[in-house]
Amino acid sequence: MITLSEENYLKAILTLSLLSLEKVSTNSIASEIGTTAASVSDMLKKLLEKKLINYEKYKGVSLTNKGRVLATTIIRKHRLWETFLVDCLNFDWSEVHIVAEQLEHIQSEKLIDKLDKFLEYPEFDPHGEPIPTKEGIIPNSNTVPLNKLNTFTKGLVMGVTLDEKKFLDYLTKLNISIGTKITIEEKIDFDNSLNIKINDTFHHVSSNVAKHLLIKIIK
Amino acid sequence: MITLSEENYLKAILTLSLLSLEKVSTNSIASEIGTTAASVSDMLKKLLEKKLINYEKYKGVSLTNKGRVLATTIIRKHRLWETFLVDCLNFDWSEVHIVAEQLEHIQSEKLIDKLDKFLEYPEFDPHGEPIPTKEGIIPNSNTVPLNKLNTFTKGLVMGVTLDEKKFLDYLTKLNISIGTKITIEEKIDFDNSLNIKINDTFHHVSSNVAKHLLIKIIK
DNA sequence: CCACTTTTTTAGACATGTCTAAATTTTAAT
DNA sequence: ATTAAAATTTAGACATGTCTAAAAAAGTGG
Repeated sequence: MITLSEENYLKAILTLSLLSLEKVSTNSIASEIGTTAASVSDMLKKLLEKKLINYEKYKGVSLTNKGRVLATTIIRKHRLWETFLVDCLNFDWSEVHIVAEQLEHIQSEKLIDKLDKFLEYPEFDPHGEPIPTKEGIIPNSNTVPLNKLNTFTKGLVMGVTLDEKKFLDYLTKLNISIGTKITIEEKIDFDNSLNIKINDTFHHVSSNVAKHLLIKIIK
Repeated sequence: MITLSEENYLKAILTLSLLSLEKVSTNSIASEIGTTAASVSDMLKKLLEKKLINYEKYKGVSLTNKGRVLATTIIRKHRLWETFLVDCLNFDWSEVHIVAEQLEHIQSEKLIDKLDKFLEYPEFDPHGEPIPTKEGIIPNSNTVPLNKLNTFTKGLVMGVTLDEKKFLDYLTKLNISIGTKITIEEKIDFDNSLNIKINDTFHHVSSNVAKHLLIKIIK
């Protein structure tokens, strides 16, 4: 049996693994979860024991296949629940994350299968992130973070990679949601910030905002 | 903040309180929860500390108003989730209990309000039990356990007071569900078992089955 | 009312997951 | 290559919730 804490660690390791090809460091897990490196070290021993991660002291962590499937399932549950909360219960997209963080730990494969069916097998969650399949595959959405685009490129916002209320509320204020058309007007070399055009209005956004917006390029 | 364990204890104490007017005993809580009397003693100290129960050593337990409202809210959540599982996700009534036992601990008042609205403010759960109000009131359903009825009385099954798969599967086998019409044909004094008529078919049921069937008497 | 049984509580132990502080290993710089 | 800094692990502690075994209190029958 897997505990709630172990699930949170697996999810954090998967999230960090998807950001780079490097092995995941103890410190990065600690800051992702909001705990100390010492606690992470302790937990890594337990996850190794259960064969959910590959781990050598001081050498970083990666998920085993078993761990990866489990972690992907948690992401799948999280995104299906977020879809339910927004589509059925009329939650705002900025407030579903904390509730879904609880719901993702409910243990019942049948429940998730039936929820998936009830929602008519959605492909994307309310933040535009792809919903992993039952088999543990995360569909590739062919998108690029806004900060990687060249000047005068146009694109549609397909998703966000940060699920934080403050961030999502800021996007709402800028009139950015899934499907919004954005044009890069200018890239500021100094701090990698951007001038962008949304519905004929110009906005200036930091590189930190830009890197969490997933864009599909259009002509 | 209230823990998952504390919630389970409060729910158990409320359930036992509703069965009689006596104060609830340590042993009865232990067998309701499936733990030892020692563990219950330990937990009672914590619940007393948090002012959720009235408790004197060796003298039994009752809920404070704060504890009662909290416990009722857990029952409310449990029954709303069961309704969702059966009505929306097409779960069988005999399999929802274990999933609802997990879902009832999700902490979000907004979630329950919105779920209640989505389900169109149901009054009864799939087992016929009344759904407590947001204010912590458990509506009285004016029903009597089958074993309290006299011979030749007729009634409709309005609910069950045991949420166990084996029991519910047995009812299904006997063709008993919410709304089923039952006539008492004979009461066996020896073991308090009953001969009953369902759809012109006669069945013999034990007193243990009869006491968990809630009946509304009809002419 | 006194022994005997049952119930309840306490004492002490253990597992989980967390922490701080100290020790160890790795890394990066000169 | 040495050393200073950064990252990581270990040691020891604590809180929660559980357990068994033993002690204490309450209930009960003669």
